[in-house]
Amino acid sequence: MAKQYWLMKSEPDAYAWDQLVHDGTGMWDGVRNHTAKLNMMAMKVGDEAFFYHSNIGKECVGIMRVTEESFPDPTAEPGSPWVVVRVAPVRALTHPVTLAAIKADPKLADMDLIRQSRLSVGRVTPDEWKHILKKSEKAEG
DNA sequence: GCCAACGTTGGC
DNA sequence: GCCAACGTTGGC
Repeated sequence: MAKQYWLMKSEPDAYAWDQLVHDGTGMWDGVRNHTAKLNMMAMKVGDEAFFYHSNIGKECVGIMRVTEESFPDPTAEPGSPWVVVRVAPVRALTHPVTLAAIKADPKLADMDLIRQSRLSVGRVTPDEWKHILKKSEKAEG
């Protein structure tokens, strides 16, 4: 299957990009939403995801790679349906791409991030992925 | 099975 | 701090 792309949100207060870079790898735990869970279950090793800082920053700050496919969330009650994936940082974006910049771009208006603002793990199409990468190379969104 | 109440998330 | 979106819960 072709590589898939994702966007994963975290409040930097709780878990920030710098922390993931520092750790070298991270378990994406604590997801308690079924749509997000299904997305995580669809992830394959090698898929890439934007790390998005919600609430504080409200911007995509880096790229990470899925290194281990979904398995039961050890922070959840035994028998509950929640899962985690393991991720590793690939690189920081040259410039963060803000939510405002994404909203302002008609090409990105249909993203999960926009249409379902509360979804913490969303799909990104290859076109959207490329487009956001291109934006991240420019100084302003 | 419907729906109102309530809690949480996240942008503004 | 407010509010919209949306998920969950509980009464009926």
